[in-house]
Amino acid sequence: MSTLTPQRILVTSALPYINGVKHLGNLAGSMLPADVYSRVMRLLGHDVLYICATDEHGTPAELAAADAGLSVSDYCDQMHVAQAEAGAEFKLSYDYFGRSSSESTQRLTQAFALALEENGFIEERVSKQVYSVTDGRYLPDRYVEGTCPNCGFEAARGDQCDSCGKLLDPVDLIDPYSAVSGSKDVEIRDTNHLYLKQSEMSGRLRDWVETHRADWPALTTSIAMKWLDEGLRDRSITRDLEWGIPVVNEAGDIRDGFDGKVFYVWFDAPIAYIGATQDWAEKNGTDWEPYWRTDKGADATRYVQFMGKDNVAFHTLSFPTTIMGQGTEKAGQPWKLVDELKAFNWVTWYGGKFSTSQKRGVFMDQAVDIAPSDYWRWHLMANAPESSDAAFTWEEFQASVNSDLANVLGNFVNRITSYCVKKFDGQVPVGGVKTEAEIWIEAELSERLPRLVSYYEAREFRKAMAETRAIWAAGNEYLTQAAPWTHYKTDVDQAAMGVRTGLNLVALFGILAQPIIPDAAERILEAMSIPTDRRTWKFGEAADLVDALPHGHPVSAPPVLFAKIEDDDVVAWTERFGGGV
RNA sequence: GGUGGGGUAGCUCAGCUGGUUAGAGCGCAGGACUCAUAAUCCUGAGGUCGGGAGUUCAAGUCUCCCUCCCACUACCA
Repeated sequence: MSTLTPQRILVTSALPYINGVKHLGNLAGSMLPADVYSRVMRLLGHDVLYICATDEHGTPAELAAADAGLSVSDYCDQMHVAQAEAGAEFKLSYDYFGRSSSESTQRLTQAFALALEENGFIEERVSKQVYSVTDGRYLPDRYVEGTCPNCGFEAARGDQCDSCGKLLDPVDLIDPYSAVSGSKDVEIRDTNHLYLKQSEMSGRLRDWVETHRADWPALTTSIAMKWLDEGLRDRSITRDLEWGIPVVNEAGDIRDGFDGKVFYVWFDAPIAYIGATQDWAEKNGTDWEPYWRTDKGADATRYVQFMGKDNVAFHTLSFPTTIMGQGTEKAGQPWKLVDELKAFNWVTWYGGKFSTSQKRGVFMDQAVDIAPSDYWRWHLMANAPESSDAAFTWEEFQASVNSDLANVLGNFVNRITSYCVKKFDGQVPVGGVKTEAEIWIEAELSERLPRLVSYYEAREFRKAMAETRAIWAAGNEYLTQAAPWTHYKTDVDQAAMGVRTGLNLVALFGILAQPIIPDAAERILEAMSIPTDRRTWKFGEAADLVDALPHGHPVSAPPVLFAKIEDDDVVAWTERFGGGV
């Protein structure tokens, strides 16, 4: 059914910020769909490299470290491990989970900046910035607070007033103070920074985005075009911070006047995709160039990015400027641009925002404490925020787990395997003739399996989940039609036909479940004694699929695959996590 | 304020370039079955497609106005 040419595919998901274990919204909008997509592509026979990393620079990291009483470096070490563990608990199949603080990313970032400057895309300028004397640091706009000149709200942030919503400049605030220390000893200072001249890249960016109008989601192109239409402004790519990548000159020394300055986190974070690829290659003794250098094979690589909608501008404009700016007409350092970009909206908490400070929402480490990762993976993918924000509620979570996983899939596996064990000694039985029921299920599979694959290839996750569920449900319907328990009373051979077909469906369902619910899939395939090399998505004719297991092949009935979520659980979780606020 | 995304059955969502009685899952009601995690299968009830106006033989689908939610708005990331 699938006659795809194997392809080299690079998958990245937006880098989770180091500032704490991520909540379900972060997971659902980038890492999880990237993982499911990677798994599907691997099963289809493609050569997939899934790269992710922690994004470790910036002011929040410094502040969080200070809060924790740790050096930034130690804090990042700890949080990187915590995030890696949380990812592992969720069975995220990164080929490499790197760090934006790695040496490779540092080297690349500095080299990219030097090349950009050489090619005329970087310029040094002086700007005004709030400096807190007490804190001994420059403050990003949002870390300056004061009284709103518009409405008089006393805790307005420097970038926007939370009360009246008006956009502000920190210099407009009345009685400004540092949000870090509360100190009023703040002043405006001149500071020099490097600016990325995105404005000069507008034409090329626009042409490039235009070529993807057809294959990128509207959410992606519309955000990119909006920025282009408004006119791209040059963007400062350095900050007055200690923690980050130092700005150097050709000789590798700190650039004149850039003591105490580092690259802006958004300049180096996407470069960490490349740095992490290099680290992966080094660790595995292989080459990174075929993924990133178009002069070394990357033209044949398909690069797919996953991210939340807030990241789209950086991935369609800023980072591409960095990449395009490496190779001008004269000097060519041809780097790979993204081919396909999937952006997600937000998962909301009962329609509102996830909030750490108000303890609203569930974080990855807590989630796996209260329910198996498969449950979350299924629910978040089946309700992926693809066309608009999607509300998470405990009731929906319970409903999709109990109905889809426990009742439709789990019960199917259980009913047919335990019947086989009871009546046919736990062996795939022989005998019987094909009836309308078998013809029907074959037709269902012939229609649904290619459709499922095409949904995955189009990265339409909700539809892929719905199709998967429909295939599982078709198994139950088949059993109703075939009714082997009825035949068993008069014609054991015909009962064997139903059981045999049912068992083959169990194996197929396990194979289909692998990318979404890897743990349960493993248990199913283990119970069915399916060897690893027979678990790929090389679907043949449906007629062969439903009789693929060798006759006499041993199968066992796995213990209950999905324990149901009880109403009491929902009550307890709602209490603990404050749902339904 | 600007820009973009969204407002479709009780709930979560599908509905491509406008075309017969608007779809799915959950939930609900009735029936069937008994192999199974009181599971499964079938049938059914439920919607003036946020509001208004317009274009058209025909609009959930196009245009305009209004309204509500969300995101971004360039120094949070």
